[in-house]
Amino acid sequence: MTPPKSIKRSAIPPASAAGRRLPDRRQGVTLADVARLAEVSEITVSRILRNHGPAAPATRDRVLAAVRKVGYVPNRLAGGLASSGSKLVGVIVPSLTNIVFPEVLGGIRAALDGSGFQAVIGVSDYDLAVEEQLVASLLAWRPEAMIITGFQHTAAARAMLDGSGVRIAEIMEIDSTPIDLAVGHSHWQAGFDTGQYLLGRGYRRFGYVGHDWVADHRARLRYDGLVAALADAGLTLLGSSRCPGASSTAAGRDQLANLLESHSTLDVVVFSNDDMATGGVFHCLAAGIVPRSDLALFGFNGLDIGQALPTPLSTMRSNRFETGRTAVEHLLRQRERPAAPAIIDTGYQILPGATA
Amino acid sequence: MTPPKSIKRSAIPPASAAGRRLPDRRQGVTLADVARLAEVSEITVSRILRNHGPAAPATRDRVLAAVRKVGYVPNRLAGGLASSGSKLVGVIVPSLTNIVFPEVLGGIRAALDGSGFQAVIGVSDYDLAVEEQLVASLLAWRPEAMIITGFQHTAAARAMLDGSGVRIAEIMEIDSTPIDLAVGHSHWQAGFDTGQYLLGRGYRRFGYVGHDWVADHRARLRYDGLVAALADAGLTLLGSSRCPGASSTAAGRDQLANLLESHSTLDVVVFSNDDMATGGVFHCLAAGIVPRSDLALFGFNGLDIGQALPTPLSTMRSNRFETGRTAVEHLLRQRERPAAPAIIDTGYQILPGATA
DNA sequence: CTGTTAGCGCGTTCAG
DNA sequence: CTGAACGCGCTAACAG
Repeated sequence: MTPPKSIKRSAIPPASAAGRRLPDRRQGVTLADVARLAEVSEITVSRILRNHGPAAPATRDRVLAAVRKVGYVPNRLAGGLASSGSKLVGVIVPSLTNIVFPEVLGGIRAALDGSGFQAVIGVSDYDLAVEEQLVASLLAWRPEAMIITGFQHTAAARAMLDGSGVRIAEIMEIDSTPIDLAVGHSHWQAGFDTGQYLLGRGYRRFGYVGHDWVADHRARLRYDGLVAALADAGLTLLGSSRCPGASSTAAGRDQLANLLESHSTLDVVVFSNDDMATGGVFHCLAAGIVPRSDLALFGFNGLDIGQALPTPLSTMRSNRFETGRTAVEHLLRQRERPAAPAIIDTGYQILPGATA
Repeated sequence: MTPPKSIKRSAIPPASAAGRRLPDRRQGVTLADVARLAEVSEITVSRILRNHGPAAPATRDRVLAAVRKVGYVPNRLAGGLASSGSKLVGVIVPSLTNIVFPEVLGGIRAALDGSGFQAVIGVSDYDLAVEEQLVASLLAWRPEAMIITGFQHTAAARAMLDGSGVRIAEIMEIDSTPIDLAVGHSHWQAGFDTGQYLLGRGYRRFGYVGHDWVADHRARLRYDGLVAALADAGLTLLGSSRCPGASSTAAGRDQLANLLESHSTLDVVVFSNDDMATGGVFHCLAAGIVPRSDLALFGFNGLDIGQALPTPLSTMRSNRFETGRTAVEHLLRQRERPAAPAIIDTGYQILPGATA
């Protein structure tokens, strides 16, 4: 037995018998409301709002007027569900307080701009367990692509990413094999090149100042590259000082002071990044050490702050903005995963500066 | 004529006659797949996954095992649509490269943590037209609350926010009447207090260095407060230098150099914020000007970088993290808008530092 | 150029 | 403690 199947909203009700048509709950205005007002069907409104398929200018105007009149805001939950396409890109970065990542996001936003896509950002705090939760949580929004920092993920996170079928970009490094796409540069090589550059400038007595590299795996890779370059020249690091926790100018300043207490004869100190190195410059300024002539300092990233110092920091510029932009461009260019993973090197350049 | 209505997924198919059950499209595993495998109904799976309603430990285990087996990831688009509750909080900030905003987001994330809510972030680049688009775009995700920076919005943006019915927090300032809730501090008062503090320390010959205050309205308010405090003491700014564009250390350094060229007799310079003031300190270091004794410098925000300087910056600390956290806490505490708008002052404190 | 029909995947009734 | 129906708001296919 089939009852007359409750009348659909769009069925013309017995004139005004069905009662007033007010948004009963808060947030109640739907496509149907607009359609009714414009005297067209819902699908016509839908098509016009998405610029999809043809539309007579007249109906178009009527619909747009109706939209404005009732203050209609499309429901993307419904839209995404119906079209199985959320127009979302999930992004997971380890931090926002390290300025490098906002800059990457800048590149991502720039590339997304005008594409109709929206980034949903998750911050893992350099914690792989948190990252795993974020992967699950972002995947639940059925993003059309996912951008995640680095190659270090839990097995579960990797499985979810892989199994999701969506395109995945692993950014900021290229020293491993990606699930799908990697965009960034080689940190090991950057460390190695740093070593070679400084050796070429005549430095021989090397020190190192860094932060927590269990969390920040890429800092560790740069360190390893540096040490390898020194080894090639028959040298080793004479001293190093590392602090737990994230990088910061305060930490860089304190760690350099600490290192110099026990190693006063160094001629160059390499820092894990520009934040730390900037702190190192601050220590020098406070302690009357003249950068380069008394002690050379070298950073990594090419941050604005380092270049604004009284003595611009000698460092490697990484191309963060471009990394974000490139990742999005490639992800959106081809919506299916390619047969084999690809790697894009966005490189880095030496900024000579004045501290080394 | 009604064809036998395509068999519903949940209908038991004629044994294996219906063929293999593979996720036909990519991304195919749904509640129904889990339910079939665990031999329960979809709703049981749904309830167990949400810890909602009772569940026998035995079924529970079977369901969770099935979830893991097939790698099920809930579809929040569908969930949100069905329950009309997205568990999303929209956040709009003007910038991510100004470290203040990542810090606010840190507070927002801290408060959201464990609540099951997720923040969706939009960045307006200090552009009200972009902000308006973001409001529409974020509202389309049917967030359960919205956090937006400042009081300056287009009429359309304000109308959408107001009409959405969701709770709205306008953060970072409290000098106007909010739509619903404001969390932050008074920038005018902060500027005024800065002036009084510096007057109290004996400074009389004031200069000002700032950035684009058409975009950054709060910097303008602080300036106005400062000028008012000077006026109360019968003083005026002797000189000021402002650059277009965003604040940065480089801009602060250059603008201070510029200002001092034409105004060499100043005894104190107030900066629009700590980034600019840090640049000012850099100029002093480069030019051999001793902060405080030769020229006093004062910033705003209390950033880590300023406190790590060889001469810690004299500044006002704003409580960004707490602002973000407090906004979320209040928004989630009460899901309906209160009768009258509320204002929460998260205050600021003078950091004496060593530059003024 | 426009409308009709049939779901998207889930959660909310209400029954058992 | 579990299940069957129904619809959230929208869009993909077809018609016409």
